[in-house]
Amino acid sequence: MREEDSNWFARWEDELPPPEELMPLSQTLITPDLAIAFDIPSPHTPTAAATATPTTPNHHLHHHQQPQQPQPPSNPSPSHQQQPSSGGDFADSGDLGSGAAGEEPARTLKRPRLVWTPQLHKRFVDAVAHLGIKNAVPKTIMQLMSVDGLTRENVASHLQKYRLYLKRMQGLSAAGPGGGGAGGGGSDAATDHLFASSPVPAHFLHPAAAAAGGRPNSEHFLPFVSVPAMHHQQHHHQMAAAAAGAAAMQHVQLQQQFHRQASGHFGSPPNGHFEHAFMSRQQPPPQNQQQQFNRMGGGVAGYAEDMESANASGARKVLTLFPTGDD
DNA sequence: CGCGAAATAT
DNA sequence: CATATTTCGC
Repeated sequence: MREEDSNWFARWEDELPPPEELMPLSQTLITPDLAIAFDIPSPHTPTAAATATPTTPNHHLHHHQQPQQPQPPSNPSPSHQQQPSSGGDFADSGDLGSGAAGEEPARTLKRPRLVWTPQLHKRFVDAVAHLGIKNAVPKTIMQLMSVDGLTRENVASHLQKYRLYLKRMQGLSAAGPGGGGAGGGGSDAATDHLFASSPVPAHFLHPAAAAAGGRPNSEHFLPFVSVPAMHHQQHHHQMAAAAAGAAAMQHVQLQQQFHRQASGHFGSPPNGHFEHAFMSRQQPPPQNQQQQFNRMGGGVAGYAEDMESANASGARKVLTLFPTGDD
């Protein structure tokens, strides 16, 4: 309990190389095995042809996530991620507004709902932090994140929410949250849970401080996390199967973010409250979580991200598993 | 053309 | 109902 704590933050923003320097931020996404486990069409995952094999999740592929070429900003070509049903898939959530069945996804495929998982948001926050509020514009953030499939729209939208969240928090942050969110407890409204999962750099609440420096923030990025930024496809039930398989292998605590999408699909409580059935309890928090996760990555090295929130928050949520705030 | 916020869809 | 997507305005 020394100033060390605040110091790390101070130096954090102190040794900030120009944004140009930290441009090469690349995080591919989804570890191959994981992707396969979830039947997620990985950017480079071959057609696997594994239409539906939840019972035998044989993942022997050692495909390393190669530096996926960040698609040019002006390249609206969804080259991956939203692969149409991989064969025997029911498109239960396919057309809701169009009203056309059996449409050919040709090229203009509607991008499925992007699921902003805490980790993905973490990256977002990091990118913004490194860029600085001033440079934190959708385009730059998007480029910095280098998340395949992520488009400016996505970032812009999220950025918007994020700003609102920051603003909201400023008004309520009198006692230094220190931990940023989790530790503070109570800084999370219903809409804030996602943001609460990610430590908010002090500068965000202190535009003046950042402005005083006049230089963008940047940092030697913390260890990244390979997080499957999976989109909402028609994998609903598949997801469950895949999850089960994954869990069978090693407790994969993939926060799939089963958001309210269930509203009209799975169990959709009329109240508005929901309860994720299967996965919600599938994760007893052992200390080996990370190890297991690491193993998952296989070839990928260096995973440690929840660690931050975990110890920073003090000792509340073990993992950044989304809202556990159910009864 | 890009960012910012609002409106709409899911 | 919340969240993400899309649209509108600057």
